[in-house]
Amino acid sequence: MEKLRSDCPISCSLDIFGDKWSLLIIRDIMLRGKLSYSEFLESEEKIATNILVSRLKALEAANILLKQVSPANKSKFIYSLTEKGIDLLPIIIEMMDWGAKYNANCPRREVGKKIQKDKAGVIREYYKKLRKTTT
Amino acid sequence: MEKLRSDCPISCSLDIFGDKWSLLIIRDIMLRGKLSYSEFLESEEKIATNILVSRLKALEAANILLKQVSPANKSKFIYSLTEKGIDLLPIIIEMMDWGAKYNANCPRREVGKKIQKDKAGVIREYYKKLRKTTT
DNA sequence: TATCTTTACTTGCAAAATGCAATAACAAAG
DNA sequence: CTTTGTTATTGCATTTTGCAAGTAAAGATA
Repeated sequence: MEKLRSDCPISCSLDIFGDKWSLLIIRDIMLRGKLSYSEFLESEEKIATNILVSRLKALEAANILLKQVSPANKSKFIYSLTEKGIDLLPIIIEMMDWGAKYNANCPRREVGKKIQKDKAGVIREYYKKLRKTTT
Repeated sequence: MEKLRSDCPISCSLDIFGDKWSLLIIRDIMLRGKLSYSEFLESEEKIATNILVSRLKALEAANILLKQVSPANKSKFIYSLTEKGIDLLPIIIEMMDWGAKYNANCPRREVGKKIQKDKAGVIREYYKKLRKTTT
């Protein structure tokens, strides 16, 4: 593990995912059902391969992601969220809400609109879904 | 303004505060009542002066912070949160909760414990406090 | 069994951001 | 007009990011 800058929980969180890419990978898994390296590469933000690899390794090392051989295709890996990763859900949802609220370029789609009406409900719903899927 | 990587609200949020420092400045203002450049410099994470200046400028440009001459000391500036900045509160609180939950090195202090019991209440309480203070 | 495809990753290099130390600008106070 | 407090800049080494190309290995195809 790396050095912590302080024992402030916000600082500790940022030590792990305080960059422009880590939470986008989490988003892809959490909200878009993506599972594999090649699916992450396809996202519209166009992450570079070296950065993707380094983030996947860091998130796995932080026990946020679990990397396993795909049962369907043994030459493929699938990444899934651990409990610790699933617990990032409220942060993701809050960032989604804030980003949509203050950015005219970010139209609210289905989830975004549901969040406006019943944020807690959306979080509960996704928690349920994510915990079903995970080992 | 800079280029957006996509129109995803999470990505747009990360374009603004997706780094290791911006949210720590927000934290200092939001939860610790800090107001000025020199107070931010004192925080335990020891931000460098050039980075502090660049973040303050970026956050001001993003309309998250407001920079004003201090009424008490006219050679001093004070930074305050705009409505947009105040709305980062839920993200900060969620990151605080997650960081404390998964980091043994981060003891929960008063706020951290309150969050465990009544997160929504803590958010409401801080919203009230912050909106009072702000112009 | 050779070669093609898919999937995951590595490498090299330029550009940008960060970290650190020193110094500057400038208003207010004495 | 010198000192103090506050904010900001500069220079330089290190680290991270961005981009393009190449490598590796397991299956699938012929």
